[in-house]
Amino acid sequence: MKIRLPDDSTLDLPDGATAMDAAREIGPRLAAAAVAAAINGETVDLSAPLADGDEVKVVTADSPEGLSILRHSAAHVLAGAVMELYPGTRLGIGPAIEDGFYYDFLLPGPISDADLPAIEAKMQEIIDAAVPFERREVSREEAARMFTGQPFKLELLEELPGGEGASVYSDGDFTDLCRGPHLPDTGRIKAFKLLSVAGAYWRGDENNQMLTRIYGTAFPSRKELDEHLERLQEAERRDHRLLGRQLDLFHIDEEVGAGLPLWHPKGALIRKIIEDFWRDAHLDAGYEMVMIPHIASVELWKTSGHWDFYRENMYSPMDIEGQEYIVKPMNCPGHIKIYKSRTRSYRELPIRWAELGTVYRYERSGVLHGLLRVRGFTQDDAHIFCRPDQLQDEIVGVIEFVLYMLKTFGFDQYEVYLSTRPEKSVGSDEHWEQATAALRHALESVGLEYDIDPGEGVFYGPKIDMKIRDALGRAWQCTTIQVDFNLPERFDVTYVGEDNADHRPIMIHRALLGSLERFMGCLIEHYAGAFPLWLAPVQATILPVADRHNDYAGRVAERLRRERLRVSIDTRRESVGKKIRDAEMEKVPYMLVVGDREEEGGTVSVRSRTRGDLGAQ
RNA sequence: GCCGGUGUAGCUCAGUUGGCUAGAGCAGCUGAUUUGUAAUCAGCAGGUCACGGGUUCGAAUCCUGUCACCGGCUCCA
Repeated sequence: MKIRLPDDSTLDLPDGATAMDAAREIGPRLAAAAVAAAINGETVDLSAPLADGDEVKVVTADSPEGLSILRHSAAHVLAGAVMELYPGTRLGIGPAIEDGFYYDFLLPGPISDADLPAIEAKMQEIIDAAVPFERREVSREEAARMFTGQPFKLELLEELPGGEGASVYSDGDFTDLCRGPHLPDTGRIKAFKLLSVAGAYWRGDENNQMLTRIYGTAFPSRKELDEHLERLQEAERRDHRLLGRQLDLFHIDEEVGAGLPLWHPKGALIRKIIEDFWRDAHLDAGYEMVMIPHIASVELWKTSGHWDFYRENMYSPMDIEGQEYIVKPMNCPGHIKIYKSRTRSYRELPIRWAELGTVYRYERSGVLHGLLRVRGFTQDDAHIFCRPDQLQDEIVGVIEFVLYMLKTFGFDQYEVYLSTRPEKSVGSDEHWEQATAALRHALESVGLEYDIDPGEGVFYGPKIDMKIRDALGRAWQCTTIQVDFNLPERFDVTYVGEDNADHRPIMIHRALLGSLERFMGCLIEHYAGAFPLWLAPVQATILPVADRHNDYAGRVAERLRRERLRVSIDTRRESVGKKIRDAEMEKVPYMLVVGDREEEGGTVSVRSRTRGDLGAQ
């Protein structure tokens, strides 16, 4: 028979040949690297038989697809090891994920990270034995018999589509219900590591039983695994919670409360720099600033619908002279009230009102995380009130604006998602279609690539979410742009049109950085605490060599401060080496050493954080 | 909230099967040193061992409740 290869050549093979035979025929190195094959676009095991005319591609572990097969097989090996070590374990599922794999188990007893080495050792035994993965097609009844005592597997079996049978994979004594494909044998797993153990609800539903999840990762080579582990360590070193303490930027105090960060002078200064830039940029972009109080009568939240739809995220009302007030979880109702303070004409639209609005939301204790998930935070919020015919241009404007903002902070890689109508939602089909189309056309006119997140919109309208990728390639959700027909309706927001009749404006809710807390946490990790000059709380520190240079150092500082530079002087009676070390630890961009030579010549010796000693200047 | 883990000085960590006055480095203070590109030396001070209850002759150590934090799940800016 003849098969076709990706480069359009054909290969002659004897009848009954498998994908593995094809790989061997092409070359022994390919055969050694092969993990699976794609036959006519469908990924299958290397042991799959070929038919005349098939288009065959050999999948290696270098490809994203091959890597995920490698990891999926590693998950099976993990499950096999756990079944041996902990008899009576019930199996959940064990997929490959972005950076590795996991497997969920219902174990007879609790385990911890300390148990991972023993499991790894057992896995290594299975790998060393190079047991083949064998696929079998079985009827449902047979599969049900095989998985007696495995309630989760039986549940999955029930839900398999159609009347088809099931496929099972065995490596040695371990058999799992699985679609496949898998590696030819366990010996192909060259480098793996178990990383952590965690709880996870069966099928991700918190009403279900909590299972034990073991995370791990696997790579085609030891070198790639080591590089990945090194990346994980680098991420740990960059952890904003650690750097926040080391650089004296912020802390979260137990007695103040969980999820309520306190900004120290240097952190507050960085935040001030960001806020100044943000306000100026917004004024330049045609926004106006507004300000609203932090609490409002419960009546406001009833009108807005938050009392009904958002109460689980809101703090309990406080009693003020018999009236109930609520700490705001969102800024929009306040901005709407400003809009409604007088009659608005169509000539005024679009109105763009921005505020660094602090909000408080109840977050369950287990989800709090440094600055990235807190209970009190400041959104870089704005609401745009516009006519329907202005909607698309306004969205384009917001997208272009956010790209400019993020670029300024050093982010130029994004993932963009368009979230469409969820099942529980309000408003007419027409409105939803109009708004979704406006978002889509706006994205296309700016030329941004995006994915659709079906049904992930907010109940009142569709939205665009953006994730930025940081220096380590990690994605952070910051930007959100939401179209809203609902609140204008609820608050009866209107403008007088050309026809002298009342019309309903559309609202756009948007936060570009998301919240200052999360964004700053992200910035800290992106820059590993070494902020670029414009954001550095101290841009230069002057290091007098000895006491007698302090006066000169003071004159230099004064001169630089007149140029609006943020300068400090280290007058401690310490060695220059010590002062440099401390400035390096604080990640100050420039160190200016002044001694006899500099004082005499009216210069400073510049040392750059990144480039070292630059000599006298 | 749920599962597992952790909580000792401002920070990073020791502290044996329950047993002497709970230790070290860094940071801080005092003194000496006047220093030239990543740590000068010495001394001093610093602790309700997260908090509450219990077991015990005796608890940092064992049990228990609460809180916080860490890794995840669910949720989210």
